[in-house]
Amino acid sequence: MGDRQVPDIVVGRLPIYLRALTFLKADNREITSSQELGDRLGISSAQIRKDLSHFGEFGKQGTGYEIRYLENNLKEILHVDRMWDVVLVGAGDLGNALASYKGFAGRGFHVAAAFDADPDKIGHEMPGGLLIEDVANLEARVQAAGWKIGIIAVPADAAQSVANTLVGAGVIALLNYAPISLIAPSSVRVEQIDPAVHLQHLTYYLG
Amino acid sequence: MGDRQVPDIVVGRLPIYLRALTFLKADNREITSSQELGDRLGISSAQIRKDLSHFGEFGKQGTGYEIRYLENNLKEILHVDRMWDVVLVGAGDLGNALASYKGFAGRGFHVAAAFDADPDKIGHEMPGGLLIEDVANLEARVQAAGWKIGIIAVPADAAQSVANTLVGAGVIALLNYAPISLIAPSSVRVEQIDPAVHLQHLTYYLG
DNA sequence: GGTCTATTGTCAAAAGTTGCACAATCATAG
DNA sequence: CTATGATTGTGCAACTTTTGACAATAGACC
Ligand SMILES: NC(=O)c1ccc[n+]([C@@H]2O[C@H](COP(=O)([O-])OP(=O)(O)OC[C@H]3O[C@@H](n4cnc5c(N)ncnc54)[C@H](O)[C@@H]3O)[C@@H](O)[C@H]2O)c1
Ligand SMILES: NC(=O)c1ccc[n+]([C@@H]2O[C@H](COP(=O)([O-])OP(=O)(O)OC[C@H]3O[C@@H](n4cnc5c(N)ncnc54)[C@H](O)[C@@H]3O)[C@@H](O)[C@H]2O)c1
Repeated sequence: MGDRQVPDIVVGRLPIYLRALTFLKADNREITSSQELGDRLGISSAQIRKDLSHFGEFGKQGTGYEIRYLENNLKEILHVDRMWDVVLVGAGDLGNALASYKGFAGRGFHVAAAFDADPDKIGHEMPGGLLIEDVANLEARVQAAGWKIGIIAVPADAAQSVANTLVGAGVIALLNYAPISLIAPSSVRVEQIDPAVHLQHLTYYLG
Repeated sequence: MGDRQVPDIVVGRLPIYLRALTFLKADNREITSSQELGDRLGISSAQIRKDLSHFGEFGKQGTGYEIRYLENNLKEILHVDRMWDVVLVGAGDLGNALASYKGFAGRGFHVAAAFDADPDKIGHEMPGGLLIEDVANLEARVQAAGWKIGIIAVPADAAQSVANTLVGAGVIALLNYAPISLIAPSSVRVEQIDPAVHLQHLTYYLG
Protein backbone atom coordinates (compact mmCIF):
# COMPACT_ATOMS: atom_id res chain seq x y z
CA MET A 1 0.00 0.00 0.00
CA GLY A 2 0.99 3.59 -0.41
CA ASP A 3 2.44 2.99 -3.89
CA ARG A 4 2.40 6.06 -6.04
CA GLN A 5 2.40 4.33 -9.41
CA VAL A 6 -0.11 1.54 -9.71
CA PRO A 7 0.41 -0.72 -12.76
CA ASP A 8 -2.16 -0.11 -15.47
CA ILE A 9 -2.95 -3.81 -15.61
CA VAL A 10 -4.04 -3.61 -11.98
CA VAL A 11 -6.20 -0.56 -12.67
CA GLY A 12 -7.83 -2.48 -15.49
CA ARG A 13 -9.03 -5.16 -13.10
CA LEU A 14 -10.60 -2.80 -10.59
CA PRO A 15 -13.76 -2.20 -12.65
CA ILE A 16 -14.23 -5.96 -12.80
CA TYR A 17 -13.97 -6.21 -9.04
CA LEU A 18 -16.38 -3.33 -8.69
CA ARG A 19 -18.85 -4.99 -11.02
CA ALA A 20 -18.67 -8.22 -9.05
CA LEU A 21 -19.23 -6.40 -5.77
CA THR A 22 -22.27 -4.59 -7.14
CA PHE A 23 -23.59 -7.93 -8.30
CA LEU A 24 -23.09 -9.47 -4.87
CA LYS A 25 -24.73 -6.51 -3.19
CA ALA A 26 -27.77 -6.89 -5.45
CA ASP A 27 -27.91 -10.43 -4.08
CA ASN A 28 -28.17 -9.01 -0.55
CA ARG A 29 -24.75 -10.22 0.42
CA GLU A 30 -22.82 -8.15 2.95
CA ILE A 31 -19.45 -9.83 3.24
CA THR A 32 -17.21 -11.54 0.72
CA SER A 33 -13.64 -12.80 0.53
CA SER A 34 -10.81 -12.63 -1.96
CA GLN A 35 -11.37 -16.35 -2.41
CA GLU A 36 -15.02 -15.96 -3.36
CA LEU A 37 -14.34 -13.05 -5.68
CA GLY A 38 -11.53 -14.94 -7.31
CA ASP A 39 -13.66 -17.99 -7.91
CA ARG A 40 -16.34 -15.89 -9.54
CA LEU A 41 -13.93 -13.98 -11.71
CA GLY A 42 -11.46 -16.69 -12.58
CA ILE A 43 -8.66 -14.81 -10.84
CA SER A 44 -6.47 -16.03 -7.98
CA SER A 45 -7.33 -14.76 -4.53
CA ALA A 46 -3.73 -13.67 -4.01
CA GLN A 47 -3.93 -11.43 -7.02
CA ILE A 48 -7.07 -9.73 -5.79
CA ARG A 49 -5.53 -9.07 -2.38
CA LYS A 50 -2.33 -7.81 -3.99
CA ASP A 51 -4.22 -5.53 -6.35
CA LEU A 52 -6.30 -4.01 -3.57
CA SER A 53 -3.25 -3.58 -1.35
CA HIS A 54 -1.98 -0.92 -3.75
CA PHE A 55 -4.73 1.34 -2.50
CA GLY A 56 -5.10 0.57 1.17
CA GLU A 57 -6.34 -2.07 3.59
CA PHE A 58 -9.98 -2.80 2.97
CA GLY A 59 -10.46 -6.20 4.55
CA LYS A 60 -10.51 -7.78 7.96
CA GLN A 61 -8.46 -10.86 8.73
CA GLY A 62 -10.58 -13.89 9.40
CA THR A 63 -13.65 -12.20 7.95
CA GLY A 64 -13.01 -10.80 4.51
CA TYR A 65 -14.34 -7.64 2.89
CA GLU A 66 -17.46 -5.71 3.72
CA ILE A 67 -19.00 -5.46 0.28
CA ARG A 68 -20.53 -2.01 0.57
CA TYR A 69 -17.36 -0.56 2.04
CA LEU A 70 -15.04 -1.99 -0.58
CA GLU A 71 -17.46 -1.03 -3.33
CA ASN A 72 -17.48 2.58 -2.16
CA ASN A 73 -13.73 2.64 -1.97
CA LEU A 74 -13.32 1.24 -5.46
CA LYS A 75 -15.78 3.80 -6.80
CA GLU A 76 -13.69 6.52 -5.23
CA ILE A 77 -10.44 5.10 -6.55
CA LEU A 78 -11.89 4.87 -10.06
CA HIS A 79 -13.48 8.32 -9.71
CA VAL A 80 -16.95 7.00 -10.36
CA ASP A 81 -18.27 8.26 -7.04
CA ARG A 82 -19.68 10.98 -9.27
CA MET A 83 -21.36 11.13 -12.69
CA TRP A 84 -19.34 11.77 -15.83
CA ASP A 85 -20.85 13.39 -18.88
CA VAL A 86 -19.88 11.55 -22.02
CA VAL A 87 -20.15 12.87 -25.56
CA LEU A 88 -21.21 10.40 -28.24
CA VAL A 89 -20.24 10.85 -31.87
CA GLY A 90 -22.07 8.71 -34.41
CA ALA A 91 -25.80 8.13 -34.22
CA GLY A 92 -25.97 4.93 -36.23
CA ASP A 93 -27.05 1.50 -35.03
CA LEU A 94 -24.36 1.27 -32.41
CA GLY A 95 -24.79 4.86 -31.30
CA ASN A 96 -28.48 4.19 -30.81
CA ALA A 97 -27.75 1.20 -28.63
CA LEU A 98 -25.29 3.19 -26.55
CA ALA A 99 -27.56 6.21 -26.21
CA SER A 100 -30.39 4.10 -24.86
CA TYR A 101 -28.18 1.88 -22.75
CA LYS A 102 -29.54 1.73 -19.23
CA GLY A 103 -26.38 0.30 -17.78
CA PHE A 104 -24.28 3.47 -17.80
CA ALA A 105 -26.21 5.44 -15.18
CA GLY A 106 -25.51 3.11 -12.28
CA ARG A 107 -21.84 3.01 -13.09
CA GLY A 108 -20.95 6.67 -13.30
CA PHE A 109 -21.77 7.72 -16.84
CA HIS A 110 -24.34 9.83 -18.63
CA VAL A 111 -24.49 10.34 -22.38
CA ALA A 112 -24.81 14.10 -22.41
CA ALA A 113 -24.99 14.76 -26.14
CA ALA A 114 -24.87 13.00 -29.50
CA PHE A 115 -23.49 14.21 -32.81
CA ASP A 116 -23.76 13.02 -36.39
CA ALA A 117 -22.86 14.22 -39.87
CA ASP A 118 -25.99 12.99 -41.63
CA PRO A 119 -28.40 15.86 -42.41
CA ASP A 120 -31.30 13.38 -42.25
CA LYS A 121 -30.45 12.62 -38.64
CA ILE A 122 -29.44 16.01 -37.32
CA GLY A 123 -32.27 17.62 -35.40
CA HIS A 124 -34.04 14.33 -34.77
CA GLU A 125 -34.05 12.40 -31.53
CA MET A 126 -32.29 9.15 -30.71
CA PRO A 127 -34.28 6.27 -29.19
CA GLY A 128 -33.49 7.48 -25.69
CA GLY A 129 -34.79 10.98 -26.45
CA LEU A 130 -31.40 12.61 -26.94
CA LEU A 131 -31.22 15.25 -29.69
CA ILE A 132 -28.84 14.50 -32.55
CA GLU A 133 -26.68 17.54 -33.11
CA ASP A 134 -24.60 18.59 -36.09
CA VAL A 135 -21.02 17.36 -35.88
CA ALA A 136 -19.99 20.74 -37.27
CA ASN A 137 -20.74 22.12 -33.81
CA LEU A 138 -18.88 19.35 -32.01
CA GLU A 139 -15.73 21.26 -31.17
CA ALA A 140 -17.52 24.35 -29.88
CA ARG A 141 -20.03 22.37 -27.84
CA VAL A 142 -17.38 20.15 -26.23
CA GLN A 143 -15.27 23.13 -25.33
CA ALA A 144 -18.19 25.04 -23.89
CA ALA A 145 -19.47 22.14 -21.86
CA GLY A 146 -16.02 20.97 -20.78
CA TRP A 147 -16.70 17.33 -21.56
CA LYS A 148 -13.66 15.13 -20.95
CA ILE A 149 -14.83 11.72 -22.24
CA GLY A 150 -15.80 10.86 -25.79
CA ILE A 151 -17.29 7.75 -27.39
CA ILE A 152 -16.57 7.30 -31.07
CA ALA A 153 -19.16 5.31 -33.02
CA VAL A 154 -18.61 6.51 -36.56
CA PRO A 155 -17.27 4.53 -39.55
CA ALA A 156 -13.56 3.76 -39.52
CA ASP A 157 -12.65 6.33 -42.14
CA ALA A 158 -14.13 9.16 -40.05
CA ALA A 159 -12.86 8.00 -36.67
CA GLN A 160 -9.42 9.59 -36.64
CA SER A 161 -10.74 12.95 -37.71
CA VAL A 162 -13.48 12.83 -35.07
CA ALA A 163 -10.86 11.88 -32.51
CA ASN A 164 -8.71 14.83 -33.52
CA THR A 165 -11.64 17.20 -33.14
CA LEU A 166 -12.53 15.81 -29.73
CA VAL A 167 -8.96 16.01 -28.50
CA GLY A 168 -8.62 19.52 -29.88
CA ALA A 169 -11.70 20.49 -27.92
CA GLY A 170 -10.35 19.18 -24.65
CA VAL A 171 -11.43 15.54 -24.46
CA ILE A 172 -8.78 13.44 -22.72
CA ALA A 173 -10.37 9.99 -22.64
CA LEU A 174 -11.67 8.16 -25.68
CA LEU A 175 -13.65 4.98 -26.08
CA ASN A 176 -13.37 3.99 -29.72
CA TYR A 177 -15.69 1.50 -31.41
CA ALA A 178 -14.39 2.04 -34.93
CA PRO A 179 -12.17 -0.81 -36.19
CA ILE A 180 -9.04 1.27 -36.44
CA SER A 181 -6.20 2.02 -34.04
CA LEU A 182 -6.49 5.68 -33.20
CA ILE A 183 -3.44 7.85 -32.88
CA ALA A 184 -3.64 10.35 -30.05
CA PRO A 185 -1.26 12.40 -27.91
CA SER A 186 0.10 10.44 -24.99
CA SER A 187 -1.84 12.71 -22.64
CA VAL A 188 -5.05 11.22 -24.04
CA ARG A 189 -6.15 7.78 -22.91
CA VAL A 190 -7.73 5.57 -25.53
CA GLU A 191 -9.64 2.32 -25.10
CA GLN A 192 -10.75 0.32 -28.08
CA ILE A 193 -13.69 -2.04 -28.44
CA ASP A 194 -13.83 -4.20 -31.54
CA PRO A 195 -15.93 -7.36 -31.43
CA ALA A 196 -14.18 -8.80 -34.47
CA VAL A 197 -10.86 -8.54 -32.65
CA HIS A 198 -12.32 -10.47 -29.72
CA LEU A 199 -13.89 -13.06 -32.00
CA GLN A 200 -10.62 -13.56 -33.85
CA HIS A 201 -8.86 -14.03 -30.55
CA LEU A 202 -11.38 -16.80 -29.88
CA THR A 203 -11.09 -18.48 -33.27
CA TYR A 204 -7.35 -18.92 -32.81
CA TYR A 205 -8.22 -21.61 -30.33
CA LEU A 206 -10.88 -23.24 -32.51
CA GLY A 207 -9.31 -26.00 -34.61
CA MET B 1 9.72 -19.78 -34.25
CA GLY B 2 8.45 -23.31 -34.03
CA ASP B 3 7.05 -22.76 -30.54
CA ARG B 4 4.18 -24.99 -29.74
CA GLN B 5 2.60 -22.90 -26.99
CA VAL B 6 2.14 -19.30 -27.96
CA PRO B 7 1.34 -16.95 -25.04
CA ASP B 8 -2.29 -15.83 -25.05
CA ILE B 9 -1.22 -12.24 -24.79
CA VAL B 10 0.58 -12.62 -28.10
CA VAL B 11 -2.47 -14.22 -29.72
CA GLY B 12 -4.52 -11.29 -28.50
CA ARG B 13 -2.39 -8.87 -30.50
CA LEU B 14 -2.57 -10.74 -33.76
CA PRO B 15 -6.09 -9.49 -34.65
CA ILE B 16 -4.81 -5.95 -34.15
CA TYR B 17 -1.95 -6.57 -36.53
CA LEU B 18 -4.35 -8.12 -39.00
CA ARG B 19 -6.65 -5.12 -38.80
CA ALA B 20 -3.78 -2.73 -39.40
CA LEU B 21 -2.62 -4.73 -42.42
CA THR B 22 -6.08 -4.73 -43.93
CA PHE B 23 -6.20 -1.00 -43.40
CA LEU B 24 -2.85 -0.52 -45.15
CA LYS B 25 -3.93 -2.73 -48.01
CA ALA B 26 -7.07 -0.63 -48.47
CA ASP B 27 -4.66 2.27 -48.85
CA ASN B 28 -2.98 0.45 -51.75
CA ARG B 29 0.18 -0.17 -49.80
CA GLU B 30 2.13 -3.32 -50.62
CA ILE B 31 5.00 -3.37 -48.16
CA THR B 32 5.29 -2.37 -44.52
CA SER B 33 7.77 -2.77 -41.68
CA SER B 34 7.60 -3.67 -38.03
CA GLN B 35 8.58 -0.06 -37.39
CA GLU B 36 5.66 1.37 -39.32
CA LEU B 37 3.17 -1.05 -37.81
CA GLY B 38 4.47 -0.32 -34.36
CA ASP B 39 4.19 3.43 -34.82
CA ARG B 40 0.58 3.07 -35.96
CA LEU B 41 -0.36 0.74 -33.15
CA GLY B 42 1.64 2.20 -30.31
CA ILE B 43 3.64 -1.01 -29.94
CA SER B 44 7.41 -1.44 -30.20
CA SER B 45 8.73 -2.83 -33.44
CA ALA B 46 10.68 -5.46 -31.52
CA GLN B 47 7.49 -6.77 -29.99
CA ILE B 48 5.81 -7.12 -33.35
CA ARG B 49 8.76 -9.01 -34.76
CA LYS B 50 8.94 -11.21 -31.69
CA ASP B 51 5.21 -11.93 -31.79
CA LEU B 52 5.29 -12.90 -35.45
CA SER B 53 8.38 -15.03 -34.97
CA HIS B 54 6.31 -17.46 -32.91
CA PHE B 55 4.60 -18.49 -36.12
CA GLY B 56 7.28 -18.36 -38.76
CA GLU B 57 9.36 -15.95 -40.79
CA PHE B 58 7.17 -13.62 -42.75
CA GLY B 59 9.47 -10.73 -43.52
CA LYS B 60 12.50 -9.98 -45.64
CA GLN B 61 15.55 -8.34 -44.19
CA GLY B 62 16.13 -4.89 -45.54
CA THR B 63 12.62 -4.75 -46.98
CA GLY B 64 9.98 -5.55 -44.41
CA TYR B 65 6.74 -7.46 -44.78
CA GLU B 66 4.67 -7.96 -47.89
CA ILE B 67 1.29 -6.82 -46.64
CA ARG B 68 -0.89 -9.25 -48.55
CA TYR B 69 1.31 -12.20 -47.66
CA LEU B 70 1.45 -11.42 -43.94
CA GLU B 71 -2.27 -10.70 -43.91
CA ASN B 72 -3.05 -14.08 -45.43
CA ASN B 73 -0.77 -15.80 -42.96
CA LEU B 74 -2.36 -14.09 -40.00
CA LYS B 75 -5.81 -15.02 -41.27
CA GLU B 76 -4.71 -18.61 -41.43
CA ILE B 77 -3.14 -18.52 -37.99
CA LEU B 78 -6.30 -17.02 -36.51
CA HIS B 79 -8.47 -19.42 -38.51
CA VAL B 80 -10.31 -16.63 -40.22
CA ASP B 81 -9.33 -17.80 -43.68
CA ARG B 82 -12.88 -19.15 -43.62
CA MET B 83 -16.28 -17.89 -42.47
CA TRP B 84 -17.56 -18.71 -39.01
CA ASP B 85 -21.26 -18.91 -38.25
CA VAL B 86 -22.07 -17.11 -35.04
CA VAL B 87 -25.25 -17.47 -33.02
CA LEU B 88 -26.64 -14.32 -31.43
CA VAL B 89 -28.81 -14.44 -28.32
CA GLY B 90 -30.69 -11.28 -27.41
CA ALA B 91 -32.44 -9.17 -30.04
CA GLY B 92 -32.52 -5.88 -28.13
CA ASP B 93 -30.82 -2.64 -29.06
CA LEU B 94 -27.37 -4.10 -28.96
CA GLY B 95 -28.42 -7.31 -30.72
CA ASN B 96 -29.90 -5.19 -33.51
CA ALA B 97 -26.66 -3.29 -33.94
CA LEU B 98 -24.67 -6.52 -34.05
CA ALA B 99 -27.06 -8.25 -36.44
CA SER B 100 -26.84 -5.44 -38.94
CA TYR B 101 -23.12 -4.82 -38.44
CA LYS B 102 -21.40 -4.81 -41.82
CA GLY B 103 -17.96 -5.21 -40.33
CA PHE B 104 -18.15 -8.90 -39.47
CA ALA B 105 -18.31 -10.29 -42.99
CA GLY B 106 -14.87 -9.11 -44.08
CA ARG B 107 -13.29 -10.46 -40.95
CA GLY B 108 -14.51 -14.00 -40.89
CA PHE B 109 -17.89 -13.91 -39.21
CA HIS B 110 -21.53 -14.30 -40.16
CA VAL B 111 -24.44 -13.95 -37.75
CA ALA B 112 -26.28 -17.12 -38.67
CA ALA B 113 -29.26 -16.91 -36.34
CA ALA B 114 -30.75 -14.78 -33.58
CA PHE B 115 -32.78 -15.81 -30.56
CA ASP B 116 -34.88 -13.94 -28.03
CA ALA B 117 -37.30 -14.74 -25.23
CA ASP B 118 -39.80 -11.95 -25.93
CA PRO B 119 -42.95 -13.28 -27.62
CA ASP B 120 -43.45 -9.87 -29.26
CA LYS B 121 -40.13 -10.22 -31.03
CA ILE B 122 -40.11 -13.92 -31.90
CA GLY B 123 -41.11 -14.46 -35.51
CA HIS B 124 -40.25 -10.93 -36.54
CA GLU B 125 -37.17 -9.84 -38.42
CA MET B 126 -34.19 -7.91 -37.15
CA PRO B 127 -32.99 -4.80 -39.04
CA GLY B 128 -30.65 -6.90 -41.15
CA GLY B 129 -33.44 -9.25 -42.19
CA LEU B 130 -32.56 -12.07 -39.82
CA LEU B 131 -35.50 -13.94 -38.29
CA ILE B 132 -35.78 -13.77 -34.50
CA GLU B 133 -36.26 -17.29 -33.21
CA ASP B 134 -37.59 -18.54 -29.89
CA VAL B 135 -34.86 -19.06 -27.33
CA ALA B 136 -36.70 -22.22 -26.31
CA ASN B 137 -35.32 -23.76 -29.49
CA LEU B 138 -31.81 -22.49 -28.91
CA GLU B 139 -30.25 -25.70 -27.70
CA ALA B 140 -31.74 -27.88 -30.41
CA ARG B 141 -30.90 -25.44 -33.20
CA VAL B 142 -27.31 -24.97 -32.05
CA GLN B 143 -26.79 -28.68 -31.78
CA ALA B 144 -28.30 -29.35 -35.18
CA ALA B 145 -26.34 -26.62 -36.92
CA GLY B 146 -23.11 -27.31 -35.04
CA TRP B 147 -22.46 -23.67 -34.26
CA LYS B 148 -19.34 -23.17 -32.15
CA ILE B 149 -19.41 -19.43 -31.42
CA GLY B 150 -22.06 -17.56 -29.46
CA ILE B 151 -22.65 -13.88 -28.78
CA ILE B 152 -24.60 -13.08 -25.65
CA ALA B 153 -26.57 -9.81 -25.71
CA VAL B 154 -29.23 -10.45 -23.10
CA PRO B 155 -29.66 -8.72 -19.72
CA ALA B 156 -27.17 -9.67 -17.02
CA ASP B 157 -29.60 -11.83 -15.06
CA ALA B 158 -30.23 -14.06 -18.08
CA ALA B 159 -26.66 -14.24 -19.34
CA GLN B 160 -25.36 -17.13 -17.26
CA SER B 161 -28.32 -19.32 -18.09
CA VAL B 162 -28.00 -18.54 -21.79
CA ALA B 163 -24.30 -19.32 -21.57
CA ASN B 164 -25.06 -22.65 -19.94
CA THR B 165 -27.51 -23.53 -22.69
CA LEU B 166 -25.06 -22.59 -25.41
CA VAL B 167 -22.25 -24.56 -23.82
CA GLY B 168 -24.55 -27.53 -23.31
CA ALA B 169 -25.37 -27.41 -27.00
CA GLY B 170 -21.73 -27.47 -28.06
CA VAL B 171 -20.65 -23.84 -28.26
CA ILE B 172 -17.01 -23.48 -27.22
CA ALA B 173 -16.38 -19.78 -27.71
CA LEU B 174 -18.45 -17.00 -26.15
CA LEU B 175 -18.47 -13.27 -26.63
CA ASN B 176 -20.38 -11.82 -23.73
CA TYR B 177 -21.81 -8.30 -23.70
CA ALA B 178 -23.73 -8.67 -20.45
CA PRO B 179 -22.10 -6.89 -17.50
CA ILE B 180 -21.38 -10.04 -15.53
CA SER B 181 -18.41 -12.39 -15.39
CA LEU B 182 -19.59 -15.65 -16.87
CA ILE B 183 -18.57 -18.94 -15.39
CA ALA B 184 -17.81 -21.61 -17.98
CA PRO B 185 -15.86 -24.87 -18.20
CA SER B 186 -12.19 -24.30 -18.91
CA SER B 187 -12.67 -25.89 -22.31
CA VAL B 188 -14.83 -22.92 -23.27
CA ARG B 189 -13.16 -19.63 -24.16
CA VAL B 190 -14.94 -16.49 -23.02
CA GLU B 191 -14.32 -12.88 -24.04
CA GLN B 192 -16.15 -10.06 -22.33
CA ILE B 193 -17.05 -6.63 -23.68
CA ASP B 194 -18.34 -4.07 -21.21
CA PRO B 195 -18.09 -0.40 -22.13
CA ALA B 196 -18.57 0.70 -18.52
CA VAL B 197 -15.51 -1.32 -17.54
CA HIS B 198 -13.49 0.45 -20.22
CA LEU B 199 -14.84 3.84 -19.22
CA GLN B 200 -14.02 3.22 -15.57
CA HIS B 201 -10.52 2.22 -16.56
CA LEU B 202 -10.29 5.63 -18.23
CA THR B 203 -11.75 7.62 -15.35
CA TYR B 204 -9.11 6.29 -13.01
CA TYR B 205 -6.69 8.57 -14.81
CA LEU B 206 -9.02 11.58 -14.81
CA GLY B 207 -8.42 13.69 -11.73
C1' DG C 1 -9.40 -16.16 28.74
C1' DG C 2 -7.74 -19.66 25.57
C1' DT C 3 -8.27 -22.26 21.45
C1' DC C 4 -9.65 -22.74 16.79
C1' DT C 5 -10.73 -21.33 12.15
C1' DA C 6 -10.77 -18.16 8.55
C1' DT C 7 -8.74 -14.76 6.01
C1' DT C 8 -5.99 -10.73 5.31
C1' DG C 9 -1.68 -8.12 3.72
C1' DT C 10 2.89 -8.83 2.30
C1' DC C 11 7.48 -10.80 1.28
C1' DA C 12 10.14 -13.25 -1.80
C1' DA C 13 10.42 -16.51 -5.44
C1' DA C 14 8.81 -17.94 -9.84
C1' DA C 15 7.00 -17.14 -14.16
C1' DG C 16 6.08 -14.34 -17.91
C1' DT C 17 6.82 -10.33 -20.99
C1' DT C 18 9.24 -6.68 -23.18
C1' DG C 19 13.11 -4.22 -25.03
C1' DC C 20 17.97 -3.98 -26.54
C1' DA C 21 21.31 -4.85 -29.52
C1' DC C 22 23.32 -7.01 -33.29
C1' DA C 23 24.61 -10.55 -36.78
C1' DA C 24 22.47 -11.94 -40.88
C1' DT C 25 20.78 -10.73 -45.14
C1' DC C 26 18.29 -8.42 -48.79
C1' DA C 27 17.86 -4.56 -52.30
C1' DT C 28 19.95 -0.88 -54.49
C1' DA C 29 23.19 2.07 -56.46
C1' DG C 30 27.61 3.07 -57.94
C1' DC D 1 30.88 -6.89 -57.65
C1' DT D 2 31.35 -4.17 -53.64
C1' DA D 3 29.62 -0.67 -50.50
C1' DT D 4 25.59 1.26 -48.31
C1' DG D 5 21.37 1.39 -45.99
C1' DA D 6 17.43 -0.88 -44.30
C1' DT D 7 15.22 -4.21 -41.68
C1' DT D 8 14.51 -8.85 -40.04
C1' DG D 9 14.77 -12.66 -36.44
C1' DT D 10 16.67 -13.71 -32.02
C1' DG D 11 19.62 -14.37 -27.68
C1' DC D 12 19.86 -12.28 -23.55
C1' DA D 13 19.06 -9.03 -19.99
C1' DA D 14 15.83 -6.10 -17.78
C1' DC D 15 11.62 -5.53 -16.20
C1' DT D 16 6.79 -6.72 -14.84
C1' DT D 17 3.35 -9.67 -13.11
C1' DT D 18 1.71 -13.61 -10.76
C1' DT D 19 1.87 -17.08 -7.33
C1' DG D 20 3.00 -19.36 -2.93
C1' DA D 21 3.61 -19.13 1.72
C1' DC D 22 2.89 -17.46 6.16
C1' DA D 23 2.81 -14.28 10.27
C1' DA D 24 -0.69 -11.51 12.06
C1' DT D 25 -5.08 -11.15 13.69
C1' DA D 26 -10.32 -10.90 13.94
C1' DG D 27 -14.17 -13.36 15.52
C1' DA D 28 -16.58 -17.53 17.19
C1' DC D 29 -17.01 -20.88 20.55
C1' DC D 30 -16.23 -23.16 24.74
N1 LIG E 1 -23.04 -2.04 -35.30
C1 LIG E 1 -22.25 -2.74 -34.48
O1 LIG E 1 -22.67 -3.67 -33.82
C2 LIG E 1 -20.84 -2.38 -34.34
C3 LIG E 1 -20.08 -3.18 -33.56
C4 LIG E 1 -18.76 -2.87 -33.37
C5 LIG E 1 -18.23 -1.79 -33.98
N2 LIG E 1 -18.94 -1.03 -34.76
C6 LIG E 1 -18.30 0.12 -35.35
O2 LIG E 1 -18.88 1.26 -34.79
C7 LIG E 1 -19.00 2.28 -35.75
C8 LIG E 1 -20.45 2.62 -35.93
O3 LIG E 1 -21.15 1.47 -36.31
P1 LIG E 1 -22.66 1.53 -36.75
O4 LIG E 1 -23.09 0.16 -37.01
O5 LIG E 1 -23.45 2.35 -35.83
O6 LIG E 1 -22.52 2.28 -38.16
P2 LIG E 1 -23.62 3.19 -38.89
O7 LIG E 1 -23.18 3.32 -40.29
O8 LIG E 1 -24.98 2.67 -38.59
O9 LIG E 1 -23.49 4.58 -38.14
C9 LIG E 1 -22.42 5.44 -38.29
C10 LIG E 1 -22.93 6.86 -38.08
O10 LIG E 1 -21.86 7.76 -38.11
C11 LIG E 1 -22.26 8.90 -38.83
N3 LIG E 1 -21.08 9.58 -39.33
C12 LIG E 1 -20.32 9.29 -40.41
N4 LIG E 1 -19.29 10.15 -40.52
C13 LIG E 1 -19.39 10.98 -39.46
C14 LIG E 1 -18.63 12.07 -39.02
N5 LIG E 1 -17.51 12.44 -39.66
N6 LIG E 1 -19.01 12.72 -37.92
C15 LIG E 1 -20.11 12.34 -37.26
N7 LIG E 1 -20.89 11.31 -37.62
C16 LIG E 1 -20.52 10.64 -38.72
C17 LIG E 1 -23.16 8.38 -39.92
O11 LIG E 1 -24.01 9.41 -40.40
C18 LIG E 1 -23.92 7.30 -39.16
O12 LIG E 1 -25.08 7.81 -38.56
C19 LIG E 1 -18.36 1.73 -37.00
O13 LIG E 1 -17.00 2.11 -37.02
C20 LIG E 1 -18.45 0.26 -36.83
O14 LIG E 1 -17.42 -0.41 -37.51
C21 LIG E 1 -20.27 -1.28 -34.94
N1 LIG F 1 -27.18 -1.24 -25.38
C1 LIG F 1 -25.87 -1.12 -25.27
O1 LIG F 1 -25.24 -0.23 -25.85
C2 LIG F 1 -25.11 -2.07 -24.45
C3 LIG F 1 -23.78 -1.84 -24.33
C4 LIG F 1 -23.04 -2.73 -23.59
C5 LIG F 1 -23.61 -3.78 -23.00
N2 LIG F 1 -24.89 -3.99 -23.11
C6 LIG F 1 -25.43 -5.18 -22.47
O2 LIG F 1 -25.88 -6.05 -23.50
C7 LIG F 1 -27.05 -6.69 -23.10
C8 LIG F 1 -28.16 -6.34 -24.04
O3 LIG F 1 -28.31 -4.94 -24.05
P1 LIG F 1 -29.52 -4.26 -24.80
O4 LIG F 1 -29.33 -2.82 -24.66
O5 LIG F 1 -29.67 -4.84 -26.17
O6 LIG F 1 -30.74 -4.71 -23.87
P2 LIG F 1 -32.26 -4.89 -24.29
O7 LIG F 1 -33.05 -4.95 -23.07
O8 LIG F 1 -32.60 -3.91 -25.36
O9 LIG F 1 -32.28 -6.31 -24.99
C9 LIG F 1 -32.15 -7.50 -24.31
C10 LIG F 1 -32.90 -8.55 -25.11
O10 LIG F 1 -32.70 -9.81 -24.51
C11 LIG F 1 -33.93 -10.50 -24.51
N3 LIG F 1 -33.89 -11.51 -23.46
C12 LIG F 1 -34.09 -11.38 -22.14
N4 LIG F 1 -33.94 -12.55 -21.52
C13 LIG F 1 -33.64 -13.46 -22.47
C14 LIG F 1 -33.37 -14.84 -22.45
N5 LIG F 1 -33.34 -15.54 -21.32
N6 LIG F 1 -33.10 -15.43 -23.61
C15 LIG F 1 -33.11 -14.74 -24.77
N7 LIG F 1 -33.37 -13.44 -24.84
C16 LIG F 1 -33.62 -12.81 -23.70
C17 LIG F 1 -34.97 -9.44 -24.28
O11 LIG F 1 -36.24 -9.89 -24.74
C18 LIG F 1 -34.42 -8.30 -25.12
O12 LIG F 1 -34.88 -8.37 -26.45
C19 LIG F 1 -27.31 -6.25 -21.67
O13 LIG F 1 -26.73 -7.19 -20.80
C20 LIG F 1 -26.59 -4.95 -21.59
O14 LIG F 1 -26.17 -4.70 -20.27
C21 LIG F 1 -25.67 -3.17 -23.84
